[in-house]
Amino acid sequence: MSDDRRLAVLRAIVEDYVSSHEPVGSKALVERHQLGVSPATIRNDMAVLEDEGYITQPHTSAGRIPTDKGYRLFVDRLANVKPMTPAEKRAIETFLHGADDLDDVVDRTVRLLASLTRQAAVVQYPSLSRASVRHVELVGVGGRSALLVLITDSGRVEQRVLDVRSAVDVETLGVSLAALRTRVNASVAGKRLREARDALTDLVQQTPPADIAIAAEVAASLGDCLTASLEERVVIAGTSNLVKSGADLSLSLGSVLEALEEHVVLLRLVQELAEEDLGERGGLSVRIGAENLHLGLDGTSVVTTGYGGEAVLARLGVLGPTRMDYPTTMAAVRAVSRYVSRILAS
Amino acid sequence: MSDDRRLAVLRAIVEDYVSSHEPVGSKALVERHQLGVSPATIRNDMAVLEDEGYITQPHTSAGRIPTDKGYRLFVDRLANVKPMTPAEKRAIETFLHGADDLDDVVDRTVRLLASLTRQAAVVQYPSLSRASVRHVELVGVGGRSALLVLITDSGRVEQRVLDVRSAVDVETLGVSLAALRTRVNASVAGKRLREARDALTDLVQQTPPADIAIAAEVAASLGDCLTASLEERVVIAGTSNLVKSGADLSLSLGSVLEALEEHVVLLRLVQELAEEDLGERGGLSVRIGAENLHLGLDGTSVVTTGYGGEAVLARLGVLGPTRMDYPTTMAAVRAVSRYVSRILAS
DNA sequence: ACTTGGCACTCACGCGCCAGGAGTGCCAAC
DNA sequence: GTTGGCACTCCTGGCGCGTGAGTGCCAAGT
Repeated sequence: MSDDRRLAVLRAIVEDYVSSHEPVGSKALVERHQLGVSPATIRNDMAVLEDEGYITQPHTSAGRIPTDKGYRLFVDRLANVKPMTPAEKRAIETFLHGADDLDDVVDRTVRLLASLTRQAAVVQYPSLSRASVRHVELVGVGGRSALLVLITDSGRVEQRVLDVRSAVDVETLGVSLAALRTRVNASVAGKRLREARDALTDLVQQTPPADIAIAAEVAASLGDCLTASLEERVVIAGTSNLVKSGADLSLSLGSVLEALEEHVVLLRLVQELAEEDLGERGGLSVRIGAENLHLGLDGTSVVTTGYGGEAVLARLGVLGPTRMDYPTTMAAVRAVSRYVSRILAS
Repeated sequence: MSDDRRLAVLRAIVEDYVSSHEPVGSKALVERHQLGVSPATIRNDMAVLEDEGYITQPHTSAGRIPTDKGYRLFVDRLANVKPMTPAEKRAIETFLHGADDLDDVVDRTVRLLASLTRQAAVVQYPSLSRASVRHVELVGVGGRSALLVLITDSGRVEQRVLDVRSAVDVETLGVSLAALRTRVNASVAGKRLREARDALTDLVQQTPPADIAIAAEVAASLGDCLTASLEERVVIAGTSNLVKSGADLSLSLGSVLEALEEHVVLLRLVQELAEEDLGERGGLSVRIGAENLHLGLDGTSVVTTGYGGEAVLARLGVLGPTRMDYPTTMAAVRAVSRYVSRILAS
């Protein structure tokens, strides 16, 4: 029995099921694909495939549908990522063109991904664990409070308003802040966020006693900012695509939406995918169905890849029903990732 | 024929239908409510109510369900907003307690509203059309670019990175920026955002020729920030509640989710509600079913109110199926609005 | 003038039934 | 190892029917 043909059968089943959303039978298979054998032969192959757990039938005397394991094999060995058409490439460029802000880039990207794949899209904000401090600005506001602004070299800005009423005299506030700003910048600028946080404690200890109160205040807030910047963020779009994408998923649609709203869950998911992304398959990593341990996310597949250039800043991807069109989805994710990386590099 | 009783019947129908999600008949009505008359009498009243368009029957020989018009009458004349229980009040306080950032407050608020009402929640960011400029910060970064930060008195911060390579010499950059910062602040600080934007043109014209290039650059970016700050933003949560809330809505669930993702649509909706909010009904305004002109949002009702103190800063509210529990929903919206206003005032 | 009980009528709904058909598994033959 | 044939399973859709909830109307009562 030819092993190759069995794989071809599996591929055909996946393709047909993805496009029709209906269990596919042996007869339909030989009609739609050039397999060169009769339905009976296919039936034998299908029986083996079912034994091995790659396909299953919803009920006796129905066609077969792929299992998670079947999709996995398909993705790993059978799928060739479809290249984007020139029209699609142009669409990506025009959609992403003209974004100025980092927020704007992320926002456009997630929308683009959603509309390209007609699924739910996820974009993680550029991770700052590798980012460093570009500048810290400190300025008095209205005499009683001060504004602290942290800018990272990835373009992200974090700010805090701090109350300095009790910490320092109003008259000397401006002077103290200016001095402190210079010293803070000297201490943390250029450093990685984590290192910068550590450097803060030294800074306070070396501050003259007159300014120690306000220095402590500032250091606390800045530490806060640094920690907040290290925290990951995600944005999503295209949730409405999920309801259209099929009734089978809509059974658990509620829990899927719940999971998507719980950004913490999403972040963990994305990070897990980052860890298992070993660079094969062009940097794309795919989670299929029950491979997502999170409850409510079985029944969905997630396709992500890193973006942001050789030093991967963060991840983006899409989430949809397990019976998604993997080749097309993977192509879209990869293409968008590349364009976004190019934009961020400039 | 007693007019009062007909209204009582309508109220009973709305209440029963909201709690059971099933058409309600005359017999069930007299059993569950003390109306003091026989089912036959109720039937007469129901016939009249149907003639007048307040209720309808899905098909002959089924019970009645309220129409949009019926809900409208209910909300306007029959609903008494239920007070929150002490437990709920406590829940609100603990949930909102400890929020520092403005973002954090908004985020917590929208989640709170969603979980309290078990519907989709919408919170508009504090509108800045009434806000004024607190401070503008301008600082060179890395010699070739500068950071512009705008802080408003409502606590919102907007920033831009601008390229100043061509505009000024590297040596004089710091000096130019410092001077410019002082002049910009003198010109716009304390002004309303709109006025500040107008003041910018004068500023550039009065700039010494040596710095005019960079001044123009800064003015452009600042104008940008001011415009962006005037732009409204909304956040949503609890979309997963919509799918649970009933199959009748789930027919159009896709278009509802679409509308919710399109923040522009949401903003227009919220602003319309703001305009028709004349302060009666305790500041609550309600849009029922087809009163929402936007396609895909018929079948849903929106309950909003202003928040932020006597000078209303923005709106918040919830969106759900027309057959929502209006008294409870309205109470929750009002209660949350009050707590948030109190927090923002501090 | 309103209310009430009675009564006939209307449909949606659930159930059982049945034929049709798609698809399978198995077997014997090639 | 492949193929045609054949019996079997079981989902699907259509039909008919009884049931029950609910209505509208009418005539009688207050």
